[in-house]
Amino acid sequence: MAKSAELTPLGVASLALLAEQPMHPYEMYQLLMARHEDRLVKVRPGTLYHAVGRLEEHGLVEATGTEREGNRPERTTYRITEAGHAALDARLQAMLAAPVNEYPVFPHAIAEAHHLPAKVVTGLLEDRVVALNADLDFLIHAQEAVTAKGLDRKYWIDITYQQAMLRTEIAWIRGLLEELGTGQLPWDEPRPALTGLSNKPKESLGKHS
Amino acid sequence: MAKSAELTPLGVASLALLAEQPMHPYEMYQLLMARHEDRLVKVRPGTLYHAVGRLEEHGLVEATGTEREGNRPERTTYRITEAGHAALDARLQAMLAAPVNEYPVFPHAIAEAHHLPAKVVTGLLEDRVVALNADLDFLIHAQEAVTAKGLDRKYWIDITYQQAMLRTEIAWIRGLLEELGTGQLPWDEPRPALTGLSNKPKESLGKHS
DNA sequence: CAACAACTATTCCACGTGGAGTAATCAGGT
DNA sequence: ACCTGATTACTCCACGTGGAATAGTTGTTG
Repeated sequence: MAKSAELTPLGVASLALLAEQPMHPYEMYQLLMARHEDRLVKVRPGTLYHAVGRLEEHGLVEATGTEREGNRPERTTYRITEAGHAALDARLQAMLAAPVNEYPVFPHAIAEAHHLPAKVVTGLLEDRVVALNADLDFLIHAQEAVTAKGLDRKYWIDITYQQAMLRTEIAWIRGLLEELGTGQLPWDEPRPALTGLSNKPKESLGKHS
Repeated sequence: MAKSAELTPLGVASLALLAEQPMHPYEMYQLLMARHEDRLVKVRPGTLYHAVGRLEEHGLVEATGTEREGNRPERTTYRITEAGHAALDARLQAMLAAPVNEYPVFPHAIAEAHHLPAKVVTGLLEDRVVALNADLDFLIHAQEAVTAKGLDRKYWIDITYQQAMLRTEIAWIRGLLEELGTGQLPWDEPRPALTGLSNKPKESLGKHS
């Protein structure tokens, strides 16, 4: 059972699959792809085998046997254990309840954007808006497809979440572009020296993880 | 110069600092902390030294010398090179223009939330809303502090971005809670068999990275 | 003025990830 | 009947990260 070490995203996805049915790793891979879950979790064949191996080491899943078909490499089938069910539930609850800073790159990029001239920044942001709109269109089509199939809504609420977030990002960037265009947000002054240490200590408060 | 390998976030942050002034790694660490940049980039002392070492290997920075004070361990000061300036600009442009899927855990969590009973989910989401509101308050205070100091706005646009995203997430969760509360979004039916492979091939379109 | 905590400044190791590599088998065309 | 390319099913290695460990030095409190 080792010294814990938190369930990785792919670990959660694997456990969730095995909670439905026993499987061998490659079948998990196929299912994840067929369900387009690779839009939510990073799935790489190599990583998947490692992930399942780790689950086994921690006693969250166990091998039920290894059969082989023809001369193919043998496939090991796994099933979830009681401890596995418990770990999955616990991890899901934590993921839902506690927001964690995952350090997305875009905020960092705009925070450092002042290193570049305004003209360049506006061009790049226009490109981004185009790409984001394409993503949004894709999600809208996905929603149409899934409603058309009559699939129960609780299985795709994540699509509506991602749409909402995307729309907000697009709107925010459009606002910024507007302000840059009208010169309302000045850009071209040089950096004021080096906003250094030693001035304001300030409260070091609230940041999770 | 090696086989490229993309500039990591901490690499970007380090380069950006050295673009202002030559420094030794620990000074970078202090500056990043003093400016609260650890809210945008993951900063860990150990990782920072590795990051700077890699920058040096790639010729993006170079050591200007190693002085020591008293009996302290000696400090190596670095400065950015021409190649470093170029790499920084290129990376910043890519980060601004191209959205990439970074697989945040919350969408994954809500996509798997149907493994848990509705009662539990609502409780957890209420907790999350509380935490998100605390984060939002923090950002609002940060904005007040920084406007009060008269710091030029282009240095803190990321704060307004993060506020917008946070507000959207909170609003979306509140909407979901509403629907769960009124029973408008049904939850307690069992999973329909196993939405398996073999049905719809469908276009495998648009997903970046 | 002694003890102890916090800071300064860095090194080291274990772990997870991603990408490439391997090797067989099956499907489809010519 | 043969070649090509996709699919099945995994293994392996290099890299980046996080956390702990180290060790001297300055500041604080009783």
